[in-house]
Amino acid sequence: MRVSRLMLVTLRDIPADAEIASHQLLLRGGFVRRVTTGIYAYMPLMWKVLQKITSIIQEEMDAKGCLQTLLPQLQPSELWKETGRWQGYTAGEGIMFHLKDRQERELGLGPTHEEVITNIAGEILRSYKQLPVNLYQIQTKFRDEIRPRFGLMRSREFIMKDGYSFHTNEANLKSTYLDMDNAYKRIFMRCGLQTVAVDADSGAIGGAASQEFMVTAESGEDMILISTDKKYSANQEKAISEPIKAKPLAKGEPSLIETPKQTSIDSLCSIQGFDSSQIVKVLLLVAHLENGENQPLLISIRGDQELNEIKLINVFTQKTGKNIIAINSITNDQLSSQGLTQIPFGYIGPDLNDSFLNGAKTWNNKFLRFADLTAATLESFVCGANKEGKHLNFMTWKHLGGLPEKVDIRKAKAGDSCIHDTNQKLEERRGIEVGHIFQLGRKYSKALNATFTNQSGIEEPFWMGCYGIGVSRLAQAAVEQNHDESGIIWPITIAPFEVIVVVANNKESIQVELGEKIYSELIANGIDTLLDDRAERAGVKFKDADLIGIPWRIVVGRDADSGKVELVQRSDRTAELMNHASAIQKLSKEIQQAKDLSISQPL
RNA sequence: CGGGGCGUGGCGCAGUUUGGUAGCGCGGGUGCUUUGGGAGCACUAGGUCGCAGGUUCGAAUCCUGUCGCCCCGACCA
Repeated sequence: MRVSRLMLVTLRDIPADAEIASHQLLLRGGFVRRVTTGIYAYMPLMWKVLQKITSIIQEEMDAKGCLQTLLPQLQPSELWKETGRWQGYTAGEGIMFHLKDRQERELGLGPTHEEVITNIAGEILRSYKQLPVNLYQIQTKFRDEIRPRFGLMRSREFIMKDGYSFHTNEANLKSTYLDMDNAYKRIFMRCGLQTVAVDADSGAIGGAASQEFMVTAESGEDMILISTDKKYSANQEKAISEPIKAKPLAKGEPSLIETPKQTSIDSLCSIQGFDSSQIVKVLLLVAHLENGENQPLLISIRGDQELNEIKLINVFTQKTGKNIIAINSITNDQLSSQGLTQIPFGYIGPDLNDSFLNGAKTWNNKFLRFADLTAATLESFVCGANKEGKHLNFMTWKHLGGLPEKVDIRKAKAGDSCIHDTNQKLEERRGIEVGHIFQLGRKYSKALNATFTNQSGIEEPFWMGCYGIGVSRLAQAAVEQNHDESGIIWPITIAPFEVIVVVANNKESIQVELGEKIYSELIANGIDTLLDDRAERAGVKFKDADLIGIPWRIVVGRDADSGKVELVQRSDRTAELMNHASAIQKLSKEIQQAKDLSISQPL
């Protein structure tokens, strides 16, 4: 390709609405154009990158015997109602774009494809003899994100590879899951990305085990925790740990203490001389359920710990069998609108009486009470007295009328000891989630009645797995991990072009001729080459080549009359003056080696 | 959804406080010079100042409404 024909428009100024480096560089290099919030056009250079990523994914999927398909983006609400996800995905802060057609039929724009694929699989796969099957597609997905941001990182329309596997039993699912784990590691490595695999919450997709693949980067939206020995790594949403030990409270009889205006853990500690681990704090929340109920929650947790809302939601669903759409903390405004009396926030104790909720308009009138293990295991502690300006000292669960249900709903954090080895500490990193694999189990096959006949002639639902890669997000994550002050440094395997031939002065016919010759020879050697033939000054071409991040550059300039060119590597700027034939030879060799390495490298 | 900020040629911005009918840099076009790290000079095209009302002799500027975009937050009071 010739740069003069490439529709390349680069920007010198940083676009005002881009925050992180990768987003700025993709805009400046003309890779993407924003069409509206969270919706982008992929320009030709970007499309080439996406195609290269796609090919790598296809090669690795095909190597594992997967089958590629293309499923519809528009999906009928009926299927989603069968799995019970229509409500959750459309109501409240649901992320599914949905609409009605001219016949008033409800349709959703697919944010994911479990329903469609399971339904089809259920119709086609009748016998255990047809299993296992592993299907995938590379498709545009739609999610009406609460807050789209950072360009392709969290957009509302994006490209995703999603795969779904069907099995006769759990063991077979697990073996495919390991296969996919392996394939995913190869894919990310071949794309030139450094990733960490972490234990993850399976969220709205559901299912048992799940693992995320994170590109480590400062701008990542996820917090991940990694043990010092690297044996344990998890998304903070999921992470478990051994909390630091509480400082024991001195012995004493339960007593009321005056704590005027000490409504926060901090002020209570600094004025009364307590350690935050000696306090039980109480959070008042209300869970909005899929079935329309509003369930008030009273959560007790140790003062130095934080609530992990994801864990809470999971515990809730597990204990009640009901699904939560949203959880909010309770405010005095909400109490008023429920027709309830105000309560002294900052002084709430774990024994706040259910009678407090009597007469609530739309809330259930009984608290669901949970105590995090950190609070539950305290022998003696300080807590609110449910009276303005008063706390209770030397309190025990017995004095409070008993212990609520003990659960782990605490946020693990950096500095905590690990469960697998208490000598190991957790460290914090930020990550960009580029892949996620799940053992779904039989959730969807049961809901959609997708069954096969087993060896004994009995019908049973499939065991399923599901495997996703954010293709467009991965492309931007690659930029986030590979750039410098001058621009992008694409890993060669996914670079839009492998080499750019820059003719320094296109008025010098010797340079032009040599440039053209090298250009055609590189193409003949199967190298993806760009020729900068524009009537621009050399400086402009160098700046653009750096910005768009082509890994290799051949400069045809002042030494062209002696057949010499400069071979420059984008990543470290190393330059070498050499005969043009040797440059071509060296490039062919280097590029082939880089590709071979990415394919053959052991994990 | 809550809070904050911003909408002025393709891009980045000034002008708004104190109303007088729009300006700078980059980019585009033409010509001359220049030619290895975003060139210089000259000429030139391009904006009903997001949109709709209102106030006023007069509105980018003041008022009201509306739309769009960006950032932060949506758990410890």
